[in-house]
Amino acid sequence: MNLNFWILDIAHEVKKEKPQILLWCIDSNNKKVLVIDDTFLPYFYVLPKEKVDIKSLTSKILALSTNITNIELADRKLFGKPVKVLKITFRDPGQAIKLQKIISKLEEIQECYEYDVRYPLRYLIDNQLTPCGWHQTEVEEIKSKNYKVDAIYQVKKTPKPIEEAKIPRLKVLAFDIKCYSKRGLSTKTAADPVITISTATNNGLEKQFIATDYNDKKAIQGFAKFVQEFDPDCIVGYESNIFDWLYLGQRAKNLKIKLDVGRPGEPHTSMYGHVSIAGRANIDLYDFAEDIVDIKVKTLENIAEFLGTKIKPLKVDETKIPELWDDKKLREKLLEQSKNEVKTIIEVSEKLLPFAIQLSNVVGLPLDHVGAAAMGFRVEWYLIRQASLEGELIPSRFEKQYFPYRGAIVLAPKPGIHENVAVVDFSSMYPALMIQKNISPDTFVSEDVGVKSTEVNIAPEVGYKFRKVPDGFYKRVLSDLIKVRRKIKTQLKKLDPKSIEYRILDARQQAIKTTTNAVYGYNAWLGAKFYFKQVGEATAAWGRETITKTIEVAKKLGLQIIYADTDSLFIKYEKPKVEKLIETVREKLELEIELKDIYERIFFTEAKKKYAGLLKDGRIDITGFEVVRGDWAEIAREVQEKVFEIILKEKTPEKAVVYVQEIIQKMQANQIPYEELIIWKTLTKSPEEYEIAAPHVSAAKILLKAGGRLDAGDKIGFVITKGAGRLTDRAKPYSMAKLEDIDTDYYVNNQIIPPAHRILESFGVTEDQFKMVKKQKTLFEFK
DNA sequence: GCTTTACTTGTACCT
DNA sequence: ACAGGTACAAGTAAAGCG
Repeated sequence: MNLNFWILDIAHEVKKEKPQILLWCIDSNNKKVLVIDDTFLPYFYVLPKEKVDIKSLTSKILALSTNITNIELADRKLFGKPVKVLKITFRDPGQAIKLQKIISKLEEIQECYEYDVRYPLRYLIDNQLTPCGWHQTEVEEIKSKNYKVDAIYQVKKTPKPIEEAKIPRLKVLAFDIKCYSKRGLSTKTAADPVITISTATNNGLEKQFIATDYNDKKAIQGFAKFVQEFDPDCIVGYESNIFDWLYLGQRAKNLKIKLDVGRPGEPHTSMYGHVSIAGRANIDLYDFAEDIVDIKVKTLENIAEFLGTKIKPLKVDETKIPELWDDKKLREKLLEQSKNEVKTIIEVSEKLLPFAIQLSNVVGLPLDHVGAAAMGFRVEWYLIRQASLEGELIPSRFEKQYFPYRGAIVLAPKPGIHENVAVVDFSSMYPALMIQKNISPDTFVSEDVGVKSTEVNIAPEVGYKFRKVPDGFYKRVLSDLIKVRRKIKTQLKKLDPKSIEYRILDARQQAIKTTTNAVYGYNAWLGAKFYFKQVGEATAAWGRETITKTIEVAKKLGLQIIYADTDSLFIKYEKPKVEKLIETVREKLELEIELKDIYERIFFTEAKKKYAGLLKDGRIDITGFEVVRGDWAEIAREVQEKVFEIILKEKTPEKAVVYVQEIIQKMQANQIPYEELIIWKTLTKSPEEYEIAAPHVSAAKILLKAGGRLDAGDKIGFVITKGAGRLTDRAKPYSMAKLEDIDTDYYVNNQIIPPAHRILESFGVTEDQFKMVKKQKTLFEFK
């Protein structure tokens, strides 16, 4: 029979020494099915040294392991150059690395390739199957009680992808645990009980599994049973990969119970630190929240607020949990909070899952992996897939020395207020240049190779040469990505922005955009398999040339340049001249440049990468300043924002000064809410590792001492309290201080005044003026 | 011995 | 764990001062 199926998850098993691919799928009738293919064997490539006798090498390798089933000569390419390699096919996917190590030791071997491409992903790539995509093949139903699905099929033919944009109806379950702990939680020992496991589903079910006082055995068992009953396709949580699953797993181990939540199977940590659950896509929404740069402190509450969920989560103070639990009257409150939290997680998942699904499908990483994989790995998997299809050998990852190179140009802005300013910028400048100049590892011509200058593009400043023909790897990949995205954008125009189709396609074009834009950076990343520094250097050099030429054109047209950064240009807006500029650039540089914004009024200090502008619609757009920085107290940001508003909308610096004075007075009178005084800073390593003393580090150390759970990457919220000595010694975790403890002088002098003064100093305001009490109406003169 | 300056470390931002 | 370019705070060591 023929089966259409959508791939949710992929795994493999070895049965009686025979590996088989397990595709966990949803069919067109929304049945959960398992599709098994046992015809595919793992393999990798071996590049022999020159002049090595292939026949004798083959028998030599064959003798090394009984695991090897076949060795054959294969034609592949290495940076575009054809090479003959040996394809080593073997039985046990788990032996790949070990096998590679043995073979590498042979003196006839130059190098081994692709031994680190995991077996299930290898299967997907070789057969052009995509996670979160539809496929079709001929299958035969088989009976087995080993898997919890509606049907199990054995493939008769290798599956093929089919065009179908629809996403099956997925059953989603959100969960969250709360633990009883007075001294901090360790996911390694999990000494304290889980007091509640809350769940909510995307079809409105809500269930809580509550410990009987301090015994969580039944709660955990109940939860696992419920997961099996509800049988979700996706399990979502918030920080669930780094906490909830690990803690539950450890509790289950301690209690000697099974945490069977898969189809079937227990959760286990896998690639990129994600927790894998057989047959389901386990997704930690925190991974996707991390990519939202507008949210500075990535709590669930902040994410929910940003995404505009209906339910407003009640903040749970983790340190208060034991108190609430110990008092049976207060337990209800805790349970209510937890229930609220999972309902929020479900709502957040509704907003984030469409993007996750599209990202998975675009880059080719399984849905449960893709969020946990950093940007570099997402791009890499996309490139691996494309390169493999073209017969290109995937370079191995190896350690490289850091070698910084010159990047983009940033002009010093013209400080002050400017009226009527246009911003023009290049659309995807680096990808466009890589395509135009055919910049790629396989088109690179090394110095010792003689070529006619007409055959190559030569990068300015750095002098690297790239062949004009044939099209390089990056040109092919990037043109394809851009073409597909353009097609989606045209389709989008015909759709209702509220429709499901629109949301799916829009999420898809976003996924393509981020991938496209990250290719340049990926290539120059030390960890990249495809690392090729000349490509990055040359692209940046051509970028500098491009913006420089554009500035020249603008100047020749008589346009006044106010600021420029990398691929954007701020100019005094004169419609005909700007139109001419865009046209000239299009013709002469053959690059797309567009009018992005027109500011009615825009303000610059002397600093680069900072400006605040008033748009035609009345919106104020602030870039780079403290307002948009997460490491300033809210009061500081609020004051600066208000100052910008007064300056840009009313053009009355004196009014701004009065406003700042008022805030300072409030601050001194302890009238600013405590929450607005919290400063958040990221801990980039564990506190002991710091070389220097810093406020957020000392606050973190206090938290740790009190039994807090802290990891590198955590945001520390602290306040500066009264007293003598360094700030560092007066920084306290915000949960351990009160408004009365606050050092108001610090907040006035170090938080409120500097950001306000940075703006107002260009109007002649001095720092002292902020602290003057309102004695007379005019404190100073303006021109 | 105190203040000023120069430098280092650390964080977050921009394109 | 995508790149380089940039601003700025806080701590600290060195330099300047009398």
